[in-house]
Amino acid sequence: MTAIRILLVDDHAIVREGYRALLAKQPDLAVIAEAGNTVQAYRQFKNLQPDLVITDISLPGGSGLELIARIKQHTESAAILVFSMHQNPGFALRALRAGALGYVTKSSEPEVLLHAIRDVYAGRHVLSADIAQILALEKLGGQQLALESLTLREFEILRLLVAGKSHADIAGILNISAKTACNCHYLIKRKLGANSDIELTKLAIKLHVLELLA
Amino acid sequence: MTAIRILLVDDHAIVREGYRALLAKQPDLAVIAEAGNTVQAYRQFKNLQPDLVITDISLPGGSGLELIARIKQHTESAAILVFSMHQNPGFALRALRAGALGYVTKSSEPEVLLHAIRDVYAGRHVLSADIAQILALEKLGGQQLALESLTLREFEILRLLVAGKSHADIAGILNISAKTACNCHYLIKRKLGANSDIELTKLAIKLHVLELLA
DNA sequence: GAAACCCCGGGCAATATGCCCGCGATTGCC
DNA sequence: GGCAATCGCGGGCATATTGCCCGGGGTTTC
Repeated sequence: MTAIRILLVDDHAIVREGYRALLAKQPDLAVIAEAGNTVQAYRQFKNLQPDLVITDISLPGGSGLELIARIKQHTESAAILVFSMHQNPGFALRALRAGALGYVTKSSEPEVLLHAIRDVYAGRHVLSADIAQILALEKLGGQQLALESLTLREFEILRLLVAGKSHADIAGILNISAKTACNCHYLIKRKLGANSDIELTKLAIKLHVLELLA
Repeated sequence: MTAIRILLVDDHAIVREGYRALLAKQPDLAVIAEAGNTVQAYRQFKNLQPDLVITDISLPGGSGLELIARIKQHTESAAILVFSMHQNPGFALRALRAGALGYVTKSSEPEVLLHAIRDVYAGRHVLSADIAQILALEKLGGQQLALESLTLREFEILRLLVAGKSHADIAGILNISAKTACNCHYLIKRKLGANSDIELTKLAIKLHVLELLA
């Protein structure tokens, strides 16, 4: 049996070092190349046609998601495993949607990674347990849809809220009672699944309701 | 000459693997122990009295900052090098203030890390170039000052808050009462001049306490 | 005209908050 | 040593805010 030929992509040298050390112990796995950014990575992929690509999400020179898409576009059958430190399920979803077969967080044990490599090579989907759990908890359909479930008024109030206005301010601006603004605030949080104003704010930013500049 | 005896602290097994692989090539450096959380780390430190500790900031079982403080309290002369993925200069500042001698980001080249290890062992301060630059720029920008008025504990709680934790969650994580977390929350808002959690969250993002994905 | 939405706000109990206090442990400074 | 300052911790308490449900009046749509 020939070893699985692997291309490593990660911008942290220390992490690549870790991969090499770990994978060197596996006779059926062979690291044939490494890359620290997307440009290098894509070039290596085209030249070497590895059996499997392990990549991080955050990479200099463009996101890992883009890299995945480009690779899949070039070789539809490419096996890609994402190994990221992000526990954010949004990344996982997007990575899988972009064409990755697996997504494993860096806090996973080495054995999990090794399993994932072999699973992905065999064409099976892999999702680390922590992410799976978070995803499962997140409502079906995701938040983008939730935003659309807001009524116009609610959306308006959300904007004012995240702009820093108090209920009283909003009451004044919209000529309604502060209690209405408060109720609306509550409904918005419920619809978006935010447990606190902090979560609400982060959501608002992620959903591009609020642009943070300056 | 005897080798520098090093204690590695990082919650990612793959990163520890990387360290070991990298440091094994250096005859003057010897990894004598590893830890994946603060409790383990502190115990190892007490038992082994290593010459140098390399640690991450985000660790399960309490922050790396606390670990640094505890270690310094136990052994004033301990040499501690922080090797973190956070480019946030707030972390660097706080780590140095807590007693670390060096702060290097994980995106640094291995040689930088090796140099840092030897510098810190020799009692010299080390700050990676990228952090130094950001720090310098922020000094000019102001505002960062308010953040610095936060105590270590407050900063820690702020991080947890903006990560979406409730007072009860924080109480559990830090082993304090929810009321204390609540009081701290209040003090943080007052110190930073935030009138609401929404403003607090936006501030946290602007001050790079909280990183939002793009 | 009925059903299904909005938007508006009252009501009320449960919680959280703002704010102040004091305790014990450090730390620093004379 | 001793005194002041600071920090982390949390109790107390009045007040404000919240979660949650309600109903009414106004539309649109079938």
